[in-house]
Amino acid sequence: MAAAYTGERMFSWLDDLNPEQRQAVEHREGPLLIVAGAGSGKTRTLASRVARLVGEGATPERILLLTFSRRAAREMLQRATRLTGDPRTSRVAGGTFHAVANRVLRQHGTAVGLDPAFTILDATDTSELLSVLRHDLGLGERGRRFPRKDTVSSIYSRMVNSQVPLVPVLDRWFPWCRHEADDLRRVFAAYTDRKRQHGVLDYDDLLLYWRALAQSAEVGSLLAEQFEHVLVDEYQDTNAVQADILVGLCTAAGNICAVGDDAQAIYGFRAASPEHMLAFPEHFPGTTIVTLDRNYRSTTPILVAANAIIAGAEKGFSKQLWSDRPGSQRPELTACHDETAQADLVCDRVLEHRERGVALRDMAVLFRTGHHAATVEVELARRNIPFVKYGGLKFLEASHVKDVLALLRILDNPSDELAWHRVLGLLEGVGPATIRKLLAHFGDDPLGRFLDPAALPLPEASADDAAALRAALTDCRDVPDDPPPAVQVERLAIFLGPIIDRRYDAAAARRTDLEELTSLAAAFPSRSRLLSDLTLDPPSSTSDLAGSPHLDDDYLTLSTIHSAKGGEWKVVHLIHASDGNIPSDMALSEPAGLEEERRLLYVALTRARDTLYVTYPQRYFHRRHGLDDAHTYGQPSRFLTGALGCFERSRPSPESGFGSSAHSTSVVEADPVGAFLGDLLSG
DNA sequence: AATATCCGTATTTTT
DNA sequence: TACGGATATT
Repeated sequence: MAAAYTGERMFSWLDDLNPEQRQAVEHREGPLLIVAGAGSGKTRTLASRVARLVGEGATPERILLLTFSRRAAREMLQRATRLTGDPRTSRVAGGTFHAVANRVLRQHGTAVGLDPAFTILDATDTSELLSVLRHDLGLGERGRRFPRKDTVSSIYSRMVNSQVPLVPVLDRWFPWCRHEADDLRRVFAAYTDRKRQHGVLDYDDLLLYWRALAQSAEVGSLLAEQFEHVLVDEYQDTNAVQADILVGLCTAAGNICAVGDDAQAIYGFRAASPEHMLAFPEHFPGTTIVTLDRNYRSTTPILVAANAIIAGAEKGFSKQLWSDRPGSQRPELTACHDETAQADLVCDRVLEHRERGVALRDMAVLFRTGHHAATVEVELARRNIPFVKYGGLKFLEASHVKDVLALLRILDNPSDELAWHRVLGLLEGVGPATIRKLLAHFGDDPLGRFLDPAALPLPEASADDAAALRAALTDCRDVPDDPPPAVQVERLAIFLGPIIDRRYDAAAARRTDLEELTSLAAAFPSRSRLLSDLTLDPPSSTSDLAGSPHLDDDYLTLSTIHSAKGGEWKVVHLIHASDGNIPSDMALSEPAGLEEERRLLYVALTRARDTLYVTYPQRYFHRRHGLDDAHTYGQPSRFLTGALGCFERSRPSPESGFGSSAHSTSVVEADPVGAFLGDLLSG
């Protein structure tokens, strides 16, 4: 085995590459930008490039591969390892910007005044902390309508990641909060202070500190030298801070290689912008650009439709995808009677393809938002069709799961006041005022003070709970080493059991979740790894949660379009392709939002290899369980109406699906003209 | 001071 | 509709 990567295999990374891909793999000196259209063999090209670097003697540890998700990094490195046949290839440093930042900061954080034992706040924690601060500062009282916590959090993140000052951020994206600029500034200042005091970082801080490190005089050059080669995937979805980090990291060597497709930029809401990709040649002088526009994935009719959709966009790097896969079928656009009929139709088609020999694994149902899948999920379950849903999953945001994580965080970083806040609030008879007293009492040694029962300012009612908590925390600590993470979770779950029963509904389901969390924890070597990995790379699908035994089984994929990025399936069903969903009504406040929705549709369509079905319900019912059937009419996405010629139009037979007969009694026609047009367009 | 209740409103995508 | 947040009650 060890000798396998000599001789002929040496060049295997050039096998099966077209001339442009080959150029990208072999390019040597200076920055390289690969403009890679959908399905153009981007992953193969990047993996081959890594393989070539390792094969030619580069030290794997000194190659940095930044990807959009951990899964993408893993797949790419597996592929590269297969190409080199050299197991050392898997030692390439890979992961998301945030995950790499976490690693770098644990190692070098002290150079920018950071305690390397920091814990990481997820989006919910961040909002929570902002909410506490807002209250502390006495805002939002006396009927004042100060922006709510999630809005405050969005404003902050937008400001940081786009590097635009507060006032212009408010003007452009949050005009209704404009007059609150001064108080927002106070909240943000307090927020920054508080985080620093308690050794916690939010997602944005990870990037900010990494950038500070990359730009610092002492450590910066050290970091730049650490990585001989830097490869970045999905460059169109980078934000300004990430672009800065790369500039800091790559000045000296210039060995940066970025891959992206500006037509697939869909993370504007996270302050990512394809602008950074367009500006790449200016950031990195001497850039060579290679364009991959040959599509290996889809049939020509599918590409024609996708190209027609994206043709309306203002372009950066122009490219027209082409394929030599002819294909006789145009994608099919179907107006369904309502959501139920749509779910029925999707299931019918899935079963039909399966009977013709297409595995469920080779099919996917895509949608704009998580809840769009609900009706389909019900119907799939009813027909016993196994599926896994990606995106829109909120396992870690469920309050009982957050309770466990807060307990772990206390053990990991006892000065994490936010975690204490949550945990203490669980105790019977303890509310905001008692918590404040306790935190004041804690001083420099919160855990020590809490574990010492004497002199704790606790009310009588909390005595039992407090004792149980003390026991649970003690159980999780041992000399010389703490018990394994799974054991800790198990013990904490015992403490939480009665509290869950008392405080939350659906207690049984929640207890099951904790069991899943326990088996999930078994995969981690330490508590701190469990915590940071879970926050930086949360389970992205129902199957990522432990306890799902069907990994070998055949199952259908359900996914948000965002989570489907990079994926491909033989048969793709895009559902809810109606105006208001794609584009989402909420994206319409500014023109850039609309364009992003167009690209979102483009991403969805280009996931399909052989067969593409697009559906939308014509009627949306307002109250699913109401006595009347008040509804509004859906029209096809405005992006589709300009490209109808690229689609086969069909309408399912009226008998299929429920509610298709005319039993409407008290119909509310919110948009009669639209309904009229909708009927014309679908007839 | 903690908890129960009521009212109004926003409502997506994810590291 | 579900959730966040303020007010009323114990």
